[in-house]
Amino acid sequence: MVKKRAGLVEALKEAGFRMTPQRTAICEALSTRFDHPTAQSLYEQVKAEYSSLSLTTVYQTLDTLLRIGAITSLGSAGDDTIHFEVNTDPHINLACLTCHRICDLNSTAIKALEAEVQQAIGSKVLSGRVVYYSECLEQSDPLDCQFNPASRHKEGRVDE
Amino acid sequence: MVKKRAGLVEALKEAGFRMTPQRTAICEALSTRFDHPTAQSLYEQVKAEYSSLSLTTVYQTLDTLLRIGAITSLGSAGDDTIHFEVNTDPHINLACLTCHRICDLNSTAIKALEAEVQQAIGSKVLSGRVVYYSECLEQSDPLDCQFNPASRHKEGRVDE
DNA sequence: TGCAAATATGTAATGATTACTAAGAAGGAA
DNA sequence: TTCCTTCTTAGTAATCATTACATATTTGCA
Repeated sequence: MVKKRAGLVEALKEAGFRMTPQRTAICEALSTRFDHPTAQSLYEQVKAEYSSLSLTTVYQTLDTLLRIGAITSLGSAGDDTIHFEVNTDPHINLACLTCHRICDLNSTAIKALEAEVQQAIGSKVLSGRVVYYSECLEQSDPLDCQFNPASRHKEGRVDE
Repeated sequence: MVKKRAGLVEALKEAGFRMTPQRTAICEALSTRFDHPTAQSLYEQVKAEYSSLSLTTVYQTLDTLLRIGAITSLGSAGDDTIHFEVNTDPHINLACLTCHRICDLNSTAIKALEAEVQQAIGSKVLSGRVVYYSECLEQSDPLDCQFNPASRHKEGRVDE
């Protein structure tokens, strides 16, 4: 079962941004993907429908979504490329330095962690990234993503 | 009082790497700085003593230290530049997206967090980054680094 | 419908990081 | 100590993700 998150388009509207077909398509792509895509990866996906789409538009849209806090940036997964996070529930991210995939790990301790941050700097926290790096062994695939039932797809491998 | 961490040179030796004056100087610089320097920042610092030092050498040494796990990478602090972490004790990092400084925050919850990661993927964790982003107000300077008594120095502002 | 402001596109620049190669130095063996 | 192999450094050139910019297009409201 593929759970679909929502709210990216709504968040843009609420923040007063205009809706365009490109933004809608990018938001749609983001909300239906449960890996942690890069700009290039999103571009290739949405470009399939919108052949006129520009990579710059993808970067701009991602930047806009970042600024309103609808998504966050996880940084590199060993591939010198920024991976984005759509799941804003507090959780741990596990990144494989070999295949550059990132998966989510539910955590109870992270609530306490964020409470510590809040206490330290008040309400001024804008975003956070909690990422642990490892190597996923091909056999056992310990980084198998709980959100992606077919995590062996090549989706996450955009920039080897 | 400036606390000095140690072990970078020793870690390199134990891992079988040769010691050079450049490496020693870079390790020394790393172990006496309590901000979270970038390659460029380290280069400028060590270059003052070693005028022949190459930026490439700094990158290579940092990469070597990363590979043996003596330091970790925290990624960008809003400046599209990699900041490195010498303090390997588990802790939270607070990054200011305005001045691009990063400071350490002691945490008790992070022990539980790492335990969760260990349980999820066993002993294959290579490194981790726990960074929360904020803006430090000039007046109160909530990100004032606990390690750096004079955190208003410009040391951390290498790449505005 | 018309208009002002926001957005998309495409290309050119930026800049951190890496690749590559020749020269130099470390460290063990004799 | 001296030699020799291997690792390391330095310098420059390349890479490539991301950003800047200028122009054309579109959105959303009056």
